[in-house]
Amino acid sequence: MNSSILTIGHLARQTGTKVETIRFYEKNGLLPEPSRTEGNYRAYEPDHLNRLSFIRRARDLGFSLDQIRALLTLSDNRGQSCAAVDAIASEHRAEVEKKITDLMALKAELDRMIDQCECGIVDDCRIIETLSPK
Amino acid sequence: MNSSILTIGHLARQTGTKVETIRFYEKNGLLPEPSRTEGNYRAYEPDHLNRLSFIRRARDLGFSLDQIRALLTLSDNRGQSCAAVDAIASEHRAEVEKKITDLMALKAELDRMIDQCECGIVDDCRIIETLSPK
DNA sequence: TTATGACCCTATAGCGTATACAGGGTCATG
DNA sequence: CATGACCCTGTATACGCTATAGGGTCATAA
Repeated sequence: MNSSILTIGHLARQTGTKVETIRFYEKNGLLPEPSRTEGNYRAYEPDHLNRLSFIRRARDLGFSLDQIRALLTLSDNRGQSCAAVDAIASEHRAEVEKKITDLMALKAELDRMIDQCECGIVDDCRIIETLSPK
Repeated sequence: MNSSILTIGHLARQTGTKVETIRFYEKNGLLPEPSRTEGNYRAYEPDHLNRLSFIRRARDLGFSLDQIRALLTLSDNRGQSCAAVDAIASEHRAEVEKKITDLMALKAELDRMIDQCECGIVDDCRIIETLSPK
């Protein structure tokens, strides 16, 4: 057997991914189906490892699987303009910015609510009161 | 028929909730099962409306359904200490704070990545390069 | 009176991103 | 040749809904 051939477990350990997640990526078209050994084990090649590393990095940066699929396709066509790549990344950044803004507004509301609580009995609780209809 | 009896559609309109969501809350033990009319329609009383409003407010503040279930139970025992209420709210606030911190770190990384992009061809793209394994 | 259309019912499947488990097969090591 | 680590497929679960199919009920208008 070729020494550069990897089992799914190797791929998992080398990328910090669970085995089930790798199979999930395959089923969802992010990772190409590898060839199989005689015993029907998946036999990965270095390219698979690179691709999975790419996916994991992009996931760590919060890209969706759809976005990653698009990024992978783009990175496979290395002569094309990278404007499309920039568009995906910028769109994602805008989503992240929006989430931050929303969560900061939320936190401000929670702060207001919690700071009012004097921790007596529920009947006087400002938190419950804030949540209850007028 | 009692004029204070409400159909599921009334409840939906008055709380800005979809009908399916109300049935979902019932199935998941957040909203008690109402009695039924002869035609098997759900017949809600004002208490249901109050409870649903509470749930929606709490959802708007990002509480999980589990947390809301707990908050509802606490608010039904109005003589008890509200320390438990405070604990749930504080725990949630801490989660929100962590999310904000994480997202801000993420945004900083995205900023770095995107700012490097000179939008030439993919082969030179710093975004793809950042994502690719060394 | 009947026909229309708005509303309601149940049951089931789907979204996204995995994770877990059951029930089995394969492989290297002692 | 037995053990245990690893692999396989298929299915179920998590969260918080949303959507759809296929039907029943009810109020209003002609």
